[in-house]
Amino acid sequence: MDAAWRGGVGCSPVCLDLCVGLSPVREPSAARHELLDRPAGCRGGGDSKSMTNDEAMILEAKVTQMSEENRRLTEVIARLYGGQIARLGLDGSASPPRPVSPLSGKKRSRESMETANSCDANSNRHQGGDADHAESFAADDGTCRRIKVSRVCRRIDPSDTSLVVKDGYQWRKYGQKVTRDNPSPRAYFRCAFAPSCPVKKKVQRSAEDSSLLVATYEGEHNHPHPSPRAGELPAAAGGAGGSLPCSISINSSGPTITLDLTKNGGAVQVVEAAHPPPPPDLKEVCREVASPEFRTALVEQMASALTSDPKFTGALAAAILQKLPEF
DNA sequence: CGTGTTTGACCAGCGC
DNA sequence: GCGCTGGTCAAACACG
Ligand SMILES: [Zn+2]
Repeated sequence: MDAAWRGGVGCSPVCLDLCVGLSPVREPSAARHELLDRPAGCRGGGDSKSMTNDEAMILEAKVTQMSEENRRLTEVIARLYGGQIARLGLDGSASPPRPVSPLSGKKRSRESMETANSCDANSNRHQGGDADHAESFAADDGTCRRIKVSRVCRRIDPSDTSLVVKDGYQWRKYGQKVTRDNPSPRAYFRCAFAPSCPVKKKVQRSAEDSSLLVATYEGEHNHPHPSPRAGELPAAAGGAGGSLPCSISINSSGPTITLDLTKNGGAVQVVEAAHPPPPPDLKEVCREVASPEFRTALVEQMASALTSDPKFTGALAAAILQKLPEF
């Protein structure tokens, strides 16, 4: 099941960023700017100031390449999100109104199932727990019931000590604990609709990156998204990106892109009452992902993530020094 | 005064 | 059996 989410991508979501405007052959971002920055009138063809055939060919090639990139991006996102929808559907249809709380007593076995199911996320956890978004389903022993377990990372202000991940839902904190492998405390939250809603979440800063908040969700909400507040939109974690529900982080296991599909824009949420569960429009998501704004934000966030990664900057410095023997 | 948060105590599973 | 650990409970507290 997790294979569909991660392994199925073949080269993992990392492929995504490798395909995004970082082609060593050409400069898609430059091409993009060329296209974007040029006033609409200049694109019409009537203005052929100095547009030679060669230029046209080059531009065309660039456009083709961009289209190809867009297509791949869209495919990846659709595949990722498609799997999610499939599972949501599966759960939504099969799960009883109350997914039940197997928590009393059976916790260990449940957790061992979780780790077995999400080996990727697990390995990430062992290396610092920076998987931006991982999901797994823990089966309650005996029954075929499944508990959705997902992990989401958010970048926050390191000075922000409140372990709050704004996701639109209302949470009630019921505990906080300092864990062994992480100096920062872990906060335990229950859905404000408990006990009718069994969802819980654990929030803890990443041991390696204190500006990274790792939220682990257990279970699924069995109620509509509660009164979303427009002022609390999940600001794209990387800082750049505005309304784009995307964050990027890099860890020892490689860069990961999170498209936070549990988030909705304020405008969409008015309609949301008619569609209780959070999943936004797939087409909308794909369109947004393929949009120049998204790509710009993506590149910016990748650059930001890269430059904030000491390993990368170190390696970069070493590479530069190699090219400059006189230094 | 009602509601939500904080925090120490308690419990259960696991390894030795 | 004992100690360690993660998870939960509930009394105390803070805040509106
Ligand atoms: Zn809920």
